[in-house]
Amino acid sequence: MTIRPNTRTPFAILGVLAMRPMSGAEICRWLDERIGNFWRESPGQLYPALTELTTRKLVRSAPRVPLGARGRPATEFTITAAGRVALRRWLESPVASEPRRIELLLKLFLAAEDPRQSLAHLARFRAEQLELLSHYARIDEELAHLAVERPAETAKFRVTLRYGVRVAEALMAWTDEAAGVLTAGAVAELAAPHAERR
Amino acid sequence: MTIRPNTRTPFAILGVLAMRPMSGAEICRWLDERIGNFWRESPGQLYPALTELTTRKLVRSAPRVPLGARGRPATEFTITAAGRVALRRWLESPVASEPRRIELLLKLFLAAEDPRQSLAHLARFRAEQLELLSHYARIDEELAHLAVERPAETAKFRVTLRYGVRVAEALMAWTDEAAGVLTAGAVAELAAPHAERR
DNA sequence: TCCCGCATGTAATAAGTTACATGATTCT
DNA sequence: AGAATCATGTAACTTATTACATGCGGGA
Repeated sequence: MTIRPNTRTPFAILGVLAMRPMSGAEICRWLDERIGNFWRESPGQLYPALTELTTRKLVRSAPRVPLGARGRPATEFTITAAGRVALRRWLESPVASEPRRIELLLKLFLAAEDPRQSLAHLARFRAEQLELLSHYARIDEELAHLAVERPAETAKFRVTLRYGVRVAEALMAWTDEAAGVLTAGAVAELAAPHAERR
Repeated sequence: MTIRPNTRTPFAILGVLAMRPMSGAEICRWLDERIGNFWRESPGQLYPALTELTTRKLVRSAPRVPLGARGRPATEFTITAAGRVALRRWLESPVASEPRRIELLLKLFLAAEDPRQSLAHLARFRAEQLELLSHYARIDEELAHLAVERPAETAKFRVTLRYGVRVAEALMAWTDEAAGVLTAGAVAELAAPHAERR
């Protein structure tokens, strides 16, 4: 079931369908709403992947009954036994380390001689992290409610949420540190202009 | 100088050439060796971008003199005044927030019912972060030497390095926390099998 | 002369997003 | 019947990597 060597879309789909059968649009929404913080699929990937999975018999499709309230009737996709096997194998396989390309660092590095710009970038970035943290806090509150009735499901949400929180907190701390270093450089520059660019 | 709407390759090139003229291969090596932790370019992007930049007169090219020791003679690219303007404008523009797709979290989330796999993923991930940290520590030592003669250049390296350190440390801490949560779930599962999936 | 080694360039492939086109049902 | 609504499908484009092809100087 190596569809294309490295795309993870089909496995994300299998993973969602392993919980319950869904239509394509439902998978899309489910990802967005539940784990949109770290995984999404666009329709342009999702639907071709679904037909591919169907021809490979890793899922099977059937018109949804009963029909929804309005609109075109949905086709519901259900994971097959073979699909579960493929999913399990993928889940076992080691996580590919993702290449890191961090535009913020590139800009800071290249603009280091002009601290004003760098500080502006840092301020924007810090605000983003702060926003993320409050977003995570809202999710965490919802999780507190869920925890009462479904503790196991809550745990896995919380684990992924904590990842985001830890990273955002670390980045905020880094932002402050970086701003300090860059302004210190600027102060040194004022005291002895161009001294280090001789 | 909007080459393609969103590619940052030409600007990375301009940024490197703003320091000193280089050949394509030198740019590639410079990125790899100096800031490979957060930015790289592949030849398949680099060379087309260089010709594009040349036709737009943001850089100019000339055969390198004197020739290198062996091999095909290099063409040296030099940033133009227009190139510096374009670079400055890009450096000012806000950093695009990058989409987050974190395979590790997807796997943990989907495999949460099977903590053995999740713990294995976490262990591997932790080892990677540890490896990264020791890599960063080595770079930091080199920076300590550089700091004596070129403090300003050292500062910008250190800022980017600290980003990596902070994130890696946060992720290691998260890893331990996550392992705890997932094993706790496994223990609960042992005590009351399937209780929460009713 | 020929081939070694490096610089440069390019074709094939991958993975993904955006925006639009198409279908099929219910509501007015 | 036609409009509204939602699901599905697809074409065009973007960004990037990999692996190979080509060019060109010096040394064996």
